[in-house]
This record gives sequence, C-alpha cells and structure tokens, in this order.
Amino acid sequence: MTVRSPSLDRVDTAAAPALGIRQVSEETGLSIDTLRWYEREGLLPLVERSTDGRRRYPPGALRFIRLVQALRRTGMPVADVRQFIELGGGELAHHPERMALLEQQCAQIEQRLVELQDDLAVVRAKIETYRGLIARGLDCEDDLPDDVLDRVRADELLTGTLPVLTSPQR
Amino acid sequence: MTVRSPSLDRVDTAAAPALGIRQVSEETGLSIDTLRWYEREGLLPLVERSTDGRRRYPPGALRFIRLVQALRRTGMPVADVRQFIELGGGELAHHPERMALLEQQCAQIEQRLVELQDDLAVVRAKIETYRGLIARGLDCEDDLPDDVLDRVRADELLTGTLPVLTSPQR
DNA sequence: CTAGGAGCTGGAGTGCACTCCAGCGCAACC
DNA sequence: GGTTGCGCTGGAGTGCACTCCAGCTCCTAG
Repeated sequence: MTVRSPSLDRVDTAAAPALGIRQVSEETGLSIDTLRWYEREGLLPLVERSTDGRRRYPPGALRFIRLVQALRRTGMPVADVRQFIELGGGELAHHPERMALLEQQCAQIEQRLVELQDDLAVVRAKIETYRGLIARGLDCEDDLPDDVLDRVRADELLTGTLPVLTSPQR
Repeated sequence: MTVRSPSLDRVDTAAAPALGIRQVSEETGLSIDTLRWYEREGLLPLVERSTDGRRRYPPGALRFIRLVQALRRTGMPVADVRQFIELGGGELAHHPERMALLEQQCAQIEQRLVELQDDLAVVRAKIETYRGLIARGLDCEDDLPDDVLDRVRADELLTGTLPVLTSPQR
C-alpha cells in the first residue's frame, strides 16, 4: 500500500497509517473487547484518540501490542505486564530494570519450552504404547504390572518383534 | 525403602507400593485438593480405596496421573481429558480413537512450541533494543518512527558501531 | 478412653482473564 | 432528517480450574 521512497531520511510520522480498533483486532487476533480492556488495565499506553474520541493505534502502539501478546502468551500475568509498563514510562533510567524483567521472562520461557518438550515426549510414549497394545490385541495396560508394560514399550520400540505376552492375572 | 529383589520375574501386584494421597501430591506437585477434584471429575479412574475409605494410588494410577498432567500442562482442557478417558474404559476397540486424540494433541503441542519460540524471539529482540538505547543514551523508542527504530536494532546487532541518532521531534 | 491427626464428602468461594451488554454519541448515506 | 453502522463507557456476567471449608469418620499414641 503505502510505498515509502528509500531516499527519505528525515521521516514524517504522519506518513504512518494509525489503525482503528477493528483493524488492530484483525491484525493481532485480540478481540476488540480485549483491546479496550487491556487499555483500561494500563497495558497499552501508546494508544491515541481521534477528534471524535475513537481509538487510533500508531505503528508504535501496534509494536507494543505485539510485545504484550508475547508476554501474555508466554504466561506473564496481566498484573506483571502492567508492572513492567509502569516502570517510569520509558525513561532511560529504568531501562536496565525493564531489561532485567524481560530477561527473567526469557528464562521462564526457556523453562516452559523444556517442560513442553517433556510433556510431548510423554504423550508420544503413550501413543507408542497404544500402538504396541493394538499390535498384540491387548486391552488396556493401565493395570498391568510395571515390567510387562515396560516390555510392551521396549519390544515395540527396539526390536520390532512382537513376543507373546501372557497377561498375568485378572 | 521397599527394596525389590531383582530375581523376581513373576511380579505380584501386591509388592507394588500403592501410595497415599499425600505422597502422590508430593510426587506429582498436584495439590491434595486437586487430586480429589480430578477424581470427582473423572480424570483418575484407577484410584482405589483402602478398607477405611482412604484413596490408594497403585503404580498404574500414578503413571496415569503423569499422562493427565502432560495433557493438562500442554493446554488440554479438563473436559477434553475426561472425554479421552471415557472412551470405552480401556477396551481394545477404542485404542485407535484414543491414539488419534493423542496425535491431535501432539500436533497442538508442536504448534505451541513454535509459538513459544517466536514469542521468545520477540522478547529477546526487545531486550536488544533496550541494550541499544542504553548504549546511546536514548529514552524510549516507542514513539520513534519505524526506520530509526530499525536502525537502532540493526546497527547494534550488525555493525557494533553507534551512529549518533537525532531523535526527530517530541 | 481420650486427644490428635489424617483423610473423607459436598458444597461454597476465589482469581483470572476475558466477554457481554445497555445506553449513548458521532458521522455518513439515502 | 432519519436511520444505519461503528465506536465509546461503566459495569455486570461467564468459564475455567482450582481452593477452601465445615463437619464427619477412622486410626494411633499416650
């Protein structure tokens, strides 16, 4: 749409679009209600108003929303996002503090990533178990003793052979 | 505590521990209340009772709880976990259906992993932005035009030099 | 035999993050 | 100049996943 000549070095801010709430909602996937609610909650400081009182979102606001979304999606509570934002409204003095908060969040995300991968492994293992049970026509393994269960998994995964298992009791 | 001789091949189920609710809570990190609530909600079908009515968790129940935890942590709602469990109570005929559900969940987890990594990148980028701003003593970039902002990031990351930027207006 | 502690039940309460709604204003179109 | 559409506000409502609680039972130790 708006093609900006690369020769422009001194940029006029007015050239930037400044979207309405509906567009922002579509762009970000946040509902209109959520956008309004975030603003009331102090999560979106850069939103402006047009003459008739409607919200306008300049590009900086949109960028900020993306950050807020990243923080929210990665598990930071709304209250903590607000706290991050309230740190001195963008003054240089608070940058290190803000950075520290973000780095803390990074650590949490990394932890979450590991956990997710572990959980994925658990679910995949269960799928393999079902595959093994189906292959040899067993019902459910949940009440089989550990060692038999282990063999169901190990055999299937390692050897590919299907030894006949006698289900112990029941 | 309970040492099991490795010579035992035919395992008697009685030899397995069967924990009390407190131990399970400590093992899994789920609160006692949550364990009881999950059971009421039908998420824990393998829990037994001792003569005096207290819950006993045989090893199979504990394994099952781990699966439920994996599903819950990866975003499956309680209602969906129940649905998964209610599929014919462990009969062979429903294994393919259960597998399909788990495979669907796997796909969701993978998607979530990608999203998390993206969000991590967003937060890391913001940290880099702060680093750049601090290095050249600027306040907040949120109302700078796009291209200046881009330069703040790109300069810092690619060249390591710090060109003097004139903050346009404000 | 009594006191303390753990566990049980059904039901009420909580916290979070939205989501919905009534009633209003502005602006454009017919 | 009405009506249609979009947006605004403050406040109430919702859904989910727990979490707490009162009042009970059972077992064990003293």
